[in-house]
Amino acid sequence: MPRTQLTDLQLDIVRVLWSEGEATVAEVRDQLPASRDLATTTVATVLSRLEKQNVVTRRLDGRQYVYRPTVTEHQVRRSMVADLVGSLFEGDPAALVSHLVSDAELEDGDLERVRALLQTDEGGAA
Amino acid sequence: MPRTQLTDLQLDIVRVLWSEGEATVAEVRDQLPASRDLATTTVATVLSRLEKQNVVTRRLDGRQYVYRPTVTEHQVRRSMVADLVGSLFEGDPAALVSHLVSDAELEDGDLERVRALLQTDEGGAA
DNA sequence: GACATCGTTCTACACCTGTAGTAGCATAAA
DNA sequence: TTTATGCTACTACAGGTGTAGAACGATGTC
Repeated sequence: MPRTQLTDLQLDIVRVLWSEGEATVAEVRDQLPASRDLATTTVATVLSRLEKQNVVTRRLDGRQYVYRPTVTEHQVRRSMVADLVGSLFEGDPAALVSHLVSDAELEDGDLERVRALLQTDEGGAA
Repeated sequence: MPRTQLTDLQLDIVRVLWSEGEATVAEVRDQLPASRDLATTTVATVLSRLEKQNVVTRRLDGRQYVYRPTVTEHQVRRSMVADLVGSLFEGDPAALVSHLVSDAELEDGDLERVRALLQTDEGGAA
């Protein structure tokens, strides 16, 4: 199985793939956040490393590779959140929520939204 | 200001300092989770790096150093959670809660606890 | 056909982390 | 006083990441 702990740069790159479905090195480079002014080779390097780690696959199209993610944003979120919960909240996700709520990380509007969420979910999570 | 993004090992080490208030290298090593069977020098190395990064301070006591954390668990949680929210949930903490709720990361019991939390917090977060 | 381009792979390098051995100094023990 | 111990600092090394230049092959252009 692929690594699903991604760094910020890796995330930015894979995010492009998520939104495009698939993309070449040049396309990825062009669609990275403007704040990332990276050389094409840099993007290529990161992409091949990600391929080695099975985070993305690639297929040859003419003379260039087209990259495609092998993990969904969902999976990455799940795994990274789980990891954080594991290392910071003794594996207790409710403790994370508690932290968010009692720490003013959530503003009033957010609280409303969360309440609504819980309402919708009243029947119990899947 | 100190780094507040800590790795797992760094967390385990600082956690000892949190629970002890302060501790020597040997004490830290002895109180690490049993799964971490590290050489004293390893712990010493990590601690000096953490000192360089202002995560801990130390004072000389006789011929040994006593280390003390300069950040609270609270601060670390805050900063690390904020970071995760920033990189995975576009900075929206409610999106993280939504993820937790709709993703069965929270079990029924957890949901109850979260609801209770929100109840308590009815008046609006600090 | 010669030259500029594009795209890929290789190589490189700095920096961080995990991990620990070795050396050196100070102190306690014999 | 010689020796063993304890503790620190230095050095080292592998593996990951961010970053990119150089080399090389294919292709498009005059």
